[in-house]
Amino acid sequence: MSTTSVTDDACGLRERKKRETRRAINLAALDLVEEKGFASVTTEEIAARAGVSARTFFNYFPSKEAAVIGTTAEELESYAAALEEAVDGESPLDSLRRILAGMLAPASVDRELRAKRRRILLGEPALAPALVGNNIRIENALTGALERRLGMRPGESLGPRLTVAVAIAAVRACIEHQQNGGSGRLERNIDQAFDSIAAGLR
Amino acid sequence: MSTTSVTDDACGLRERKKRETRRAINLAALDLVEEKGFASVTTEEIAARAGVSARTFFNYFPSKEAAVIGTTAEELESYAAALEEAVDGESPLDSLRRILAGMLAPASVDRELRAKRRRILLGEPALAPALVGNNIRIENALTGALERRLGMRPGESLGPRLTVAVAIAAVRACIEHQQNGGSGRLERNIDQAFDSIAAGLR
DNA sequence: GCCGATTCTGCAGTGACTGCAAAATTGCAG
DNA sequence: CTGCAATTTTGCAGTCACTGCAGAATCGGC
Repeated sequence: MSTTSVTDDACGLRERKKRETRRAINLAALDLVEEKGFASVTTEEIAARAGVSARTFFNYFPSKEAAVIGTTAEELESYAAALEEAVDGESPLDSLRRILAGMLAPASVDRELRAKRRRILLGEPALAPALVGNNIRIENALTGALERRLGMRPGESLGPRLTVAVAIAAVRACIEHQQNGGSGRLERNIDQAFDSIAAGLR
Repeated sequence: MSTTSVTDDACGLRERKKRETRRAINLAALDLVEEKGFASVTTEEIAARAGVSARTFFNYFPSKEAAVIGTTAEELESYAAALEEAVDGESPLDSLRRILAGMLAPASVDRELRAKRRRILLGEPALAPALVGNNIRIENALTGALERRLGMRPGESLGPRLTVAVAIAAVRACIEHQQNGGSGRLERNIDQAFDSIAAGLR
Protein backbone atom coordinates (compact mmCIF):
# COMPACT_ATOMS: atom_id res chain seq x y z
CA MET A 1 0.00 0.00 0.00
CA SER A 2 2.80 2.40 0.78
CA THR A 3 4.32 3.96 -2.29
CA THR A 4 7.58 2.09 -2.20
CA SER A 5 9.76 3.55 -4.90
CA VAL A 6 11.79 1.44 -7.29
CA THR A 7 14.71 0.59 -5.04
CA ASP A 8 14.36 1.70 -1.48
CA ASP A 9 13.16 4.64 0.50
CA ALA A 10 13.34 4.40 4.25
CA CYS A 11 9.57 4.44 4.74
CA GLY A 12 8.44 3.30 8.14
CA LEU A 13 10.58 2.14 10.99
CA ARG A 14 8.69 -1.13 10.87
CA GLU A 15 9.74 -1.80 7.30
CA ARG A 16 13.34 -0.95 7.97
CA LYS A 17 13.44 -3.31 10.90
CA LYS A 18 12.14 -6.16 8.80
CA ARG A 19 14.85 -5.57 6.27
CA GLU A 20 17.49 -5.53 8.94
CA THR A 21 16.21 -8.75 10.43
CA ARG A 22 16.12 -10.40 7.04
CA ARG A 23 19.64 -9.31 6.34
CA ALA A 24 20.83 -10.41 9.76
CA ILE A 25 19.45 -13.89 9.20
CA ASN A 26 21.06 -14.10 5.77
CA LEU A 27 24.45 -12.96 7.08
CA ALA A 28 24.30 -15.33 10.03
CA ALA A 29 23.48 -18.18 7.67
CA LEU A 30 26.40 -17.33 5.38
CA ASP A 31 28.86 -17.10 8.25
CA LEU A 32 27.75 -20.37 9.80
CA VAL A 33 27.83 -22.21 6.49
CA GLU A 34 31.35 -20.95 5.92
CA GLU A 35 32.39 -22.12 9.36
CA LYS A 36 30.80 -25.55 9.51
CA GLY A 37 29.42 -26.44 6.09
CA PHE A 38 25.78 -26.37 5.03
CA ALA A 39 24.83 -29.80 6.34
CA SER A 40 26.18 -29.18 9.83
CA VAL A 41 24.30 -25.93 10.37
CA THR A 42 20.83 -26.00 11.91
CA THR A 43 18.13 -23.41 11.46
CA GLU A 44 18.13 -22.93 15.22
CA GLU A 45 21.76 -21.92 15.17
CA ILE A 46 21.15 -19.42 12.41
CA ALA A 47 18.20 -17.96 14.24
CA ALA A 48 20.17 -17.72 17.48
CA ARG A 49 23.09 -15.93 15.85
CA ALA A 50 20.72 -13.56 14.10
CA GLY A 51 19.04 -12.82 17.42
CA VAL A 52 15.57 -14.10 16.61
CA SER A 53 13.54 -17.09 17.67
CA ALA A 54 13.57 -20.34 15.76
CA ARG A 55 10.00 -19.70 14.70
CA THR A 56 10.72 -16.23 13.36
CA PHE A 57 13.39 -17.67 11.10
CA PHE A 58 10.63 -19.34 9.10
CA ASN A 59 8.62 -16.13 8.98
CA TYR A 60 11.42 -14.69 6.85
CA PHE A 61 12.58 -17.64 4.78
CA PRO A 62 10.68 -20.73 3.69
CA SER A 63 13.70 -23.01 3.99
CA LYS A 64 17.27 -23.23 5.21
CA GLU A 65 18.52 -23.04 1.64
CA ALA A 66 16.57 -19.89 0.92
CA ALA A 67 18.07 -18.22 3.99
CA VAL A 68 21.59 -18.90 2.75
CA ILE A 69 20.84 -17.78 -0.81
CA GLY A 70 18.89 -14.78 0.42
CA THR A 71 17.68 -13.35 -2.88
CA THR A 72 15.21 -10.54 -2.16
CA ALA A 73 12.22 -9.45 -4.17
CA GLU A 74 13.86 -6.03 -4.47
CA GLU A 75 16.86 -7.51 -6.23
CA LEU A 76 14.63 -9.32 -8.68
CA GLU A 77 12.69 -6.16 -9.40
CA SER A 78 15.89 -4.21 -9.89
CA TYR A 79 17.24 -6.69 -12.45
CA ALA A 80 13.89 -6.79 -14.19
CA ALA A 81 13.79 -3.01 -14.36
CA ALA A 82 17.28 -2.94 -15.83
CA LEU A 83 16.25 -5.36 -18.56
CA GLU A 84 12.95 -3.65 -19.28
CA GLU A 85 14.56 -0.38 -20.26
CA ALA A 86 15.99 -0.57 -23.76
CA VAL A 87 19.48 0.76 -24.45
CA ASP A 88 20.44 2.02 -27.87
CA GLY A 89 22.30 -0.51 -29.96
CA GLU A 90 21.91 -3.25 -27.36
CA SER A 91 20.02 -6.41 -28.28
CA PRO A 92 18.06 -8.26 -25.57
CA LEU A 93 20.85 -10.82 -25.41
CA ASP A 94 23.42 -8.05 -24.95
CA SER A 95 21.40 -6.59 -22.11
CA LEU A 96 21.13 -9.99 -20.48
CA ARG A 97 24.86 -10.51 -20.77
CA ARG A 98 25.51 -7.19 -19.05
CA ILE A 99 22.93 -7.73 -16.30
CA LEU A 100 23.77 -11.34 -15.51
CA ALA A 101 27.50 -10.64 -15.49
CA GLY A 102 26.76 -7.78 -13.10
CA MET A 103 25.00 -10.17 -10.74
CA LEU A 104 28.18 -12.20 -10.40
CA ALA A 105 30.74 -9.43 -10.34
CA PRO A 106 31.60 -8.00 -6.92
CA ALA A 107 30.01 -4.56 -7.06
CA SER A 108 31.71 -1.38 -5.92
CA VAL A 109 29.49 -1.32 -2.87
CA ASP A 110 29.31 -4.40 -0.68
CA ARG A 111 32.37 -5.69 -2.43
CA GLU A 112 33.38 -8.15 0.27
CA LEU A 113 29.85 -9.36 0.91
CA ARG A 114 29.27 -10.14 -2.74
CA ALA A 115 32.57 -11.96 -2.94
CA LYS A 116 31.80 -13.96 0.17
CA ARG A 117 28.35 -14.85 -1.15
CA ARG A 118 29.84 -16.09 -4.37
CA ARG A 119 32.49 -18.09 -2.62
CA ILE A 120 30.05 -19.80 -0.26
CA LEU A 121 27.15 -20.38 -2.63
CA LEU A 122 29.32 -21.85 -5.37
CA GLY A 123 31.50 -23.76 -2.93
CA GLU A 124 28.64 -25.77 -1.43
CA PRO A 125 27.51 -28.57 -3.73
CA ALA A 126 24.55 -29.21 -1.44
CA LEU A 127 23.15 -25.84 -2.51
CA ALA A 128 23.27 -26.54 -6.23
CA PRO A 129 19.67 -27.80 -6.53
CA ALA A 130 18.37 -24.86 -4.53
CA LEU A 131 20.37 -22.45 -6.68
CA VAL A 132 18.95 -23.73 -9.94
CA GLY A 133 15.53 -23.65 -8.33
CA ASN A 134 16.16 -20.02 -7.50
CA ASN A 135 16.99 -19.42 -11.14
CA ILE A 136 13.37 -20.13 -12.00
CA ARG A 137 12.35 -17.06 -10.04
CA ILE A 138 14.95 -14.98 -11.86
CA GLU A 139 13.88 -16.38 -15.20
CA ASN A 140 10.25 -15.50 -14.60
CA ALA A 141 11.05 -11.97 -13.51
CA LEU A 142 13.34 -11.35 -16.48
CA THR A 143 10.93 -12.94 -18.94
CA GLY A 144 8.16 -10.60 -17.86
CA ALA A 145 10.49 -7.63 -18.16
CA LEU A 146 11.62 -8.58 -21.65
CA GLU A 147 8.03 -9.09 -22.77
CA ARG A 148 7.16 -5.61 -21.60
CA ARG A 149 10.24 -4.15 -23.29
CA LEU A 150 9.13 -5.73 -26.56
CA GLY A 151 5.51 -4.68 -26.09
CA MET A 152 4.21 -8.24 -25.83
CA ARG A 153 1.50 -9.75 -23.71
CA PRO A 154 2.65 -12.47 -21.27
CA GLY A 155 3.04 -15.78 -23.12
CA GLU A 156 2.25 -14.22 -26.47
CA SER A 157 5.48 -15.55 -27.93
CA LEU A 158 8.02 -18.13 -26.92
CA GLY A 159 10.85 -15.78 -27.85
CA PRO A 160 11.41 -13.79 -24.65
CA ARG A 161 11.35 -16.81 -22.36
CA LEU A 162 13.71 -18.69 -24.68
CA THR A 163 16.20 -15.83 -24.79
CA VAL A 164 16.21 -15.44 -21.01
CA ALA A 165 16.43 -19.17 -20.35
CA VAL A 166 19.33 -19.58 -22.75
CA ALA A 167 21.19 -16.62 -21.26
CA ILE A 168 20.83 -17.96 -17.73
CA ALA A 169 21.85 -21.42 -18.92
CA ALA A 170 24.97 -19.93 -20.48
CA VAL A 171 26.07 -18.34 -17.24
CA ARG A 172 25.27 -21.48 -15.30
CA ALA A 173 27.26 -23.58 -17.75
CA CYS A 174 30.27 -21.31 -17.28
CA ILE A 175 30.00 -21.63 -13.51
CA GLU A 176 29.67 -25.39 -13.72
CA HIS A 177 32.61 -25.51 -16.12
CA GLN A 178 34.67 -23.58 -13.58
CA GLN A 179 33.67 -25.83 -10.69
CA ASN A 180 34.68 -28.92 -12.64
CA GLY A 181 38.13 -27.51 -13.12
CA GLY A 182 37.48 -26.44 -16.68
CA SER A 183 39.64 -24.21 -18.79
CA GLY A 184 39.66 -20.42 -18.89
CA ARG A 185 38.51 -17.70 -16.49
CA LEU A 186 34.91 -17.04 -15.61
CA GLU A 187 34.48 -13.51 -16.98
CA ARG A 188 36.15 -14.39 -20.22
CA ASN A 189 34.21 -17.62 -20.62
CA ILE A 190 30.92 -15.81 -20.17
CA ASP A 191 31.84 -13.37 -22.91
CA GLN A 192 32.83 -16.23 -25.15
CA ALA A 193 29.61 -18.11 -24.38
CA PHE A 194 27.39 -15.19 -25.32
CA ASP A 195 29.38 -14.66 -28.48
CA SER A 196 28.91 -18.31 -29.42
CA ILE A 197 25.18 -18.07 -28.85
CA ALA A 198 24.82 -14.88 -30.86
CA ALA A 199 26.74 -16.55 -33.68
CA GLY A 200 24.47 -19.60 -33.61
CA LEU A 201 25.38 -22.86 -31.93
CA ARG A 202 25.74 -26.05 -33.87
CA MET B 1 5.75 -58.93 -15.83
CA SER B 2 8.47 -61.38 -16.67
CA THR B 3 9.09 -59.57 -19.96
CA THR B 4 12.41 -57.98 -19.27
CA SER B 5 12.53 -54.56 -20.88
CA VAL B 6 14.41 -53.55 -23.97
CA THR B 7 17.80 -52.63 -22.60
CA ASP B 8 17.91 -55.25 -19.91
CA ASP B 9 20.36 -58.07 -19.73
CA ALA B 10 19.05 -60.64 -17.29
CA CYS B 11 22.17 -61.01 -15.21
CA GLY B 12 21.55 -62.35 -11.75
CA LEU B 13 18.26 -62.90 -10.05
CA ARG B 14 19.43 -60.52 -7.39
CA GLU B 15 19.93 -57.70 -9.84
CA ARG B 16 16.56 -58.26 -11.45
CA LYS B 17 14.80 -58.13 -8.14
CA LYS B 18 16.41 -54.84 -7.28
CA ARG B 19 15.20 -53.38 -10.54
CA GLU B 20 11.70 -54.61 -9.91
CA THR B 21 11.66 -53.16 -6.43
CA ARG B 22 12.95 -49.85 -7.70
CA ARG B 23 10.32 -49.77 -10.37
CA ALA B 24 7.59 -50.76 -7.94
CA ILE B 25 8.49 -47.88 -5.65
CA ASN B 26 8.53 -45.44 -8.55
CA LEU B 27 5.14 -46.60 -9.82
CA ALA B 28 3.61 -46.51 -6.35
CA ALA B 29 4.91 -42.98 -5.92
CA LEU B 30 3.45 -41.85 -9.24
CA ASP B 31 0.06 -43.36 -8.50
CA LEU B 32 -0.17 -41.88 -5.05
CA VAL B 33 0.91 -38.44 -6.21
CA GLU B 34 -1.74 -38.57 -8.89
CA GLU B 35 -4.37 -39.53 -6.33
CA LYS B 36 -3.56 -37.15 -3.51
CA GLY B 37 -1.00 -34.61 -4.69
CA PHE B 38 2.70 -34.59 -3.85
CA ALA B 39 2.45 -32.81 -0.51
CA SER B 40 -0.18 -35.17 0.89
CA VAL B 41 1.76 -38.33 0.15
CA THR B 42 4.16 -39.72 2.74
CA THR B 43 7.16 -41.89 2.09
CA GLU B 44 5.61 -44.53 4.36
CA GLU B 45 2.55 -44.75 2.12
CA ILE B 46 4.71 -45.16 -0.95
CA ALA B 47 6.76 -47.86 0.73
CA ALA B 48 3.63 -49.67 1.89
CA ARG B 49 2.04 -49.69 -1.56
CA ALA B 50 5.30 -50.87 -3.09
CA GLY B 51 5.45 -53.69 -0.55
CA VAL B 52 8.66 -52.71 1.18
CA SER B 53 9.52 -51.28 4.56
CA ALA B 54 9.82 -47.57 5.18
CA ARG B 55 13.53 -47.99 5.65
CA THR B 56 14.04 -49.83 2.39
CA PHE B 57 12.44 -46.95 0.54
CA PHE B 58 15.48 -44.86 1.39
CA ASN B 59 17.82 -47.61 0.30
CA TYR B 60 16.52 -47.07 -3.21
CA PHE B 61 15.90 -43.33 -3.40
CA PRO B 62 17.56 -40.52 -1.48
CA SER B 63 14.39 -38.44 -1.24
CA LYS B 64 10.67 -38.46 -1.86
CA GLU B 65 11.14 -36.29 -4.92
CA ALA B 66 13.68 -38.66 -6.42
CA ALA B 67 11.29 -41.56 -5.99
CA VAL B 68 8.60 -39.76 -7.98
CA ILE B 69 10.98 -38.63 -10.71
CA GLY B 70 12.64 -42.04 -10.80
CA THR B 71 15.37 -41.39 -13.37
CA THR B 72 17.66 -44.40 -13.48
CA ALA B 73 21.35 -44.51 -14.18
CA GLU B 74 20.57 -46.79 -17.13
CA GLU B 75 18.41 -44.12 -18.77
CA LEU B 76 21.17 -41.56 -18.36
CA GLU B 77 23.70 -43.92 -19.89
CA SER B 78 21.37 -44.68 -22.77
CA TYR B 79 20.89 -41.01 -23.62
CA ALA B 80 24.60 -40.40 -23.28
CA ALA B 81 25.36 -43.30 -25.60
CA ALA B 82 22.90 -41.94 -28.16
CA LEU B 83 24.63 -38.57 -28.12
CA GLU B 84 28.13 -40.00 -28.20
CA GLU B 85 27.64 -41.75 -31.49
CA ALA B 86 27.87 -39.30 -34.36
CA VAL B 87 25.28 -39.39 -37.14
CA ASP B 88 26.10 -38.21 -40.63
CA GLY B 89 24.94 -34.69 -41.35
CA GLU B 90 23.78 -34.12 -37.80
CA SER B 91 25.38 -31.38 -35.73
CA PRO B 92 25.64 -31.82 -31.95
CA LEU B 93 22.71 -29.47 -31.53
CA ASP B 94 20.65 -31.52 -33.97
CA SER B 95 21.43 -34.69 -32.04
CA LEU B 96 20.43 -33.02 -28.81
CA ARG B 97 17.17 -31.86 -30.33
CA ARG B 98 16.36 -35.38 -31.40
CA ILE B 99 17.36 -37.01 -28.10
CA LEU B 100 15.73 -34.49 -25.79
CA ALA B 101 12.51 -34.48 -27.82
CA GLY B 102 12.57 -38.27 -27.59
CA MET B 103 12.74 -38.06 -23.80
CA LEU B 104 9.45 -36.17 -23.75
CA ALA B 105 7.57 -38.02 -26.46
CA PRO B 106 5.58 -41.05 -25.36
CA ALA B 107 7.59 -43.91 -26.85
CA SER B 108 6.09 -46.84 -28.70
CA VAL B 109 6.76 -49.05 -25.71
CA ASP B 110 5.50 -47.97 -22.31
CA ARG B 111 3.32 -45.45 -24.02
CA GLU B 112 0.87 -44.97 -21.16
CA LEU B 113 3.54 -44.92 -18.49
CA ARG B 114 5.52 -42.23 -20.25
CA ALA B 115 2.38 -40.16 -20.73
CA LYS B 116 1.43 -40.56 -17.09
CA ARG B 117 4.91 -39.59 -15.98
CA ARG B 118 4.81 -36.47 -18.06
CA ARG B 119 1.37 -35.53 -16.82
CA ILE B 120 2.25 -35.97 -13.16
CA LEU B 121 5.77 -34.53 -13.17
CA LEU B 122 4.79 -31.41 -15.08
CA GLY B 123 1.50 -31.02 -13.25
CA GLU B 124 3.07 -30.76 -9.82
CA PRO B 125 4.65 -27.34 -9.21
CA ALA B 126 6.16 -28.67 -5.99
CA LEU B 127 8.38 -30.90 -8.10
CA ALA B 128 9.79 -28.11 -10.26
CA PRO B 129 12.92 -27.49 -8.15
CA ALA B 130 13.66 -31.20 -7.97
CA LEU B 131 13.20 -31.52 -11.71
CA VAL B 132 15.67 -28.80 -12.55
CA GLY B 133 18.00 -30.34 -10.01
CA ASN B 134 17.66 -33.60 -11.89
CA ASN B 135 18.58 -31.77 -15.07
CA ILE B 136 22.06 -31.26 -13.66
CA ARG B 137 22.59 -35.01 -13.72
CA ILE B 138 21.39 -35.16 -17.32
CA GLU B 139 23.58 -32.22 -18.27
CA ASN B 140 26.66 -33.84 -16.81
CA ALA B 141 26.02 -37.15 -18.50
CA LEU B 142 25.38 -35.53 -21.88
CA THR B 143 28.34 -33.17 -21.55
CA GLY B 144 30.68 -36.09 -21.01
CA ALA B 145 29.20 -37.90 -23.99
CA LEU B 146 29.60 -34.90 -26.28
CA GLU B 147 33.17 -34.39 -25.15
CA ARG B 148 33.97 -37.96 -26.06
CA ARG B 149 32.20 -37.63 -29.40
CA LEU B 150 34.37 -34.62 -30.19
CA GLY B 151 37.53 -36.28 -28.92
CA MET B 152 38.03 -33.84 -26.07
CA ARG B 153 39.28 -34.34 -22.56
CA PRO B 154 36.76 -33.44 -19.80
CA GLY B 155 36.71 -29.68 -19.24
CA GLU B 156 39.11 -29.05 -22.09
CA SER B 157 36.70 -26.61 -23.70
CA LEU B 158 33.59 -24.79 -22.59
CA GLY B 159 31.86 -25.65 -25.86
CA PRO B 160 30.27 -29.04 -25.12
CA ARG B 161 28.84 -28.03 -21.77
CA LEU B 162 27.49 -24.82 -23.24
CA THR B 163 25.77 -26.61 -26.10
CA VAL B 164 24.18 -29.16 -23.79
CA ALA B 165 23.11 -26.57 -21.22
CA VAL B 166 21.54 -24.37 -23.87
CA ALA B 167 19.69 -27.30 -25.43
CA ILE B 168 18.26 -28.39 -22.09
CA ALA B 169 17.34 -24.81 -21.29
CA ALA B 170 15.50 -24.56 -24.60
CA VAL B 171 13.35 -27.58 -23.83
CA ARG B 172 12.73 -26.36 -20.32
CA ALA B 173 11.71 -22.95 -21.61
CA CYS B 174 9.19 -24.57 -23.94
CA ILE B 175 7.71 -26.59 -21.09
CA GLU B 176 7.54 -23.54 -18.86
CA HIS B 177 5.96 -21.58 -21.69
CA GLN B 178 3.33 -24.28 -22.02
CA GLN B 179 2.58 -24.37 -18.31
CA ASN B 180 2.07 -20.62 -18.23
CA GLY B 181 -0.56 -20.91 -20.91
CA GLY B 182 1.75 -19.75 -23.65
CA SER B 183 1.10 -19.92 -27.35
CA GLY B 184 1.71 -22.85 -29.68
CA ARG B 185 2.11 -26.59 -29.18
CA LEU B 186 5.00 -28.20 -27.39
CA GLU B 187 6.54 -30.24 -30.22
CA ARG B 188 6.33 -27.36 -32.61
CA ASN B 189 7.73 -24.88 -30.11
CA ILE B 190 10.72 -27.08 -29.45
CA ASP B 191 11.49 -27.23 -33.14
CA GLN B 192 11.15 -23.50 -33.38
CA ALA B 193 13.36 -22.95 -30.34
CA PHE B 194 16.20 -25.06 -31.74
CA ASP B 195 15.90 -23.29 -35.07
CA SER B 196 16.16 -19.93 -33.33
CA ILE B 197 19.25 -21.04 -31.45
CA ALA B 198 20.94 -22.42 -34.55
CA ALA B 199 20.19 -19.13 -36.30
CA GLY B 200 21.72 -17.11 -33.45
CA LEU B 201 19.68 -15.39 -30.78
CA ARG B 202 19.75 -11.66 -30.34
C1' DG C 1 -1.47 6.95 27.45
C1' DC C 2 -4.69 4.08 24.67
C1' DC C 3 -6.12 1.02 20.73
C1' DG C 4 -5.97 -1.61 16.57
C1' DA C 5 -2.76 -3.91 13.69
C1' DT C 6 1.37 -6.22 12.97
C1' DT C 7 5.11 -9.03 14.43
C1' DC C 8 7.48 -12.27 17.58
C1' DT C 9 7.62 -16.23 20.23
C1' DG C 10 6.80 -20.81 22.52
C1' DC C 11 4.65 -25.15 21.99
C1' DA C 12 3.23 -29.20 20.10
C1' DG C 13 3.12 -31.96 16.22
C1' DT C 14 4.21 -34.16 11.54
C1' DG C 15 7.17 -36.24 8.55
C1' DA C 16 11.68 -36.66 5.90
C1' DC C 17 15.89 -38.78 6.50
C1' DT C 18 20.01 -41.35 8.93
C1' DG C 19 22.96 -44.79 11.52
C1' DC C 20 22.98 -49.07 13.51
C1' DA C 21 22.51 -53.84 14.39
C1' DA C 22 19.64 -57.88 14.08
C1' DA C 23 17.03 -60.78 10.88
C1' DA C 24 16.00 -62.57 6.38
C1' DT C 25 17.50 -63.74 1.79
C1' DT C 26 20.64 -64.95 -1.82
C1' DG C 27 24.63 -67.11 -4.26
C1' DC C 28 27.97 -70.51 -3.92
C1' DA C 29 30.86 -74.35 -2.58
C1' DG C 30 31.18 -78.76 -0.59
C1' DC D 1 21.03 -80.38 0.34
C1' DT D 2 23.36 -78.03 3.41
C1' DG D 3 26.08 -75.01 5.72
C1' DC D 4 28.56 -70.40 4.92
C1' DA D 5 29.59 -65.77 3.50
C1' DA D 6 27.83 -61.76 1.35
C1' DT D 7 24.06 -58.92 0.44
C1' DT D 8 19.65 -56.99 1.38
C1' DT D 9 15.75 -55.93 4.31
C1' DT D 10 13.88 -54.37 8.35
C1' DG D 11 12.84 -52.21 12.95
C1' DC D 12 14.26 -48.84 16.10
C1' DA D 13 15.75 -44.74 17.91
C1' DG D 14 17.04 -40.29 16.99
C1' DT D 15 17.78 -35.60 14.61
C1' DC D 16 16.03 -31.83 12.33
C1' DA D 17 13.27 -29.09 8.85
C1' DC D 18 9.02 -27.11 8.76
C1' DT D 19 3.90 -25.87 10.17
C1' DG D 20 -0.39 -24.21 12.66
C1' DC D 21 -1.88 -21.99 16.51
C1' DA D 22 -2.55 -18.82 20.24
C1' DG D 23 -0.77 -15.68 23.48
C1' DA D 24 2.80 -12.02 24.36
C1' DA D 25 5.28 -8.15 22.79
C1' DT D 26 5.70 -4.20 19.76
C1' DC D 27 4.49 -0.50 16.62
C1' DG D 28 1.94 3.42 14.51
C1' DG D 29 -1.47 6.65 14.89
C1' DC D 30 -4.85 9.26 18.03
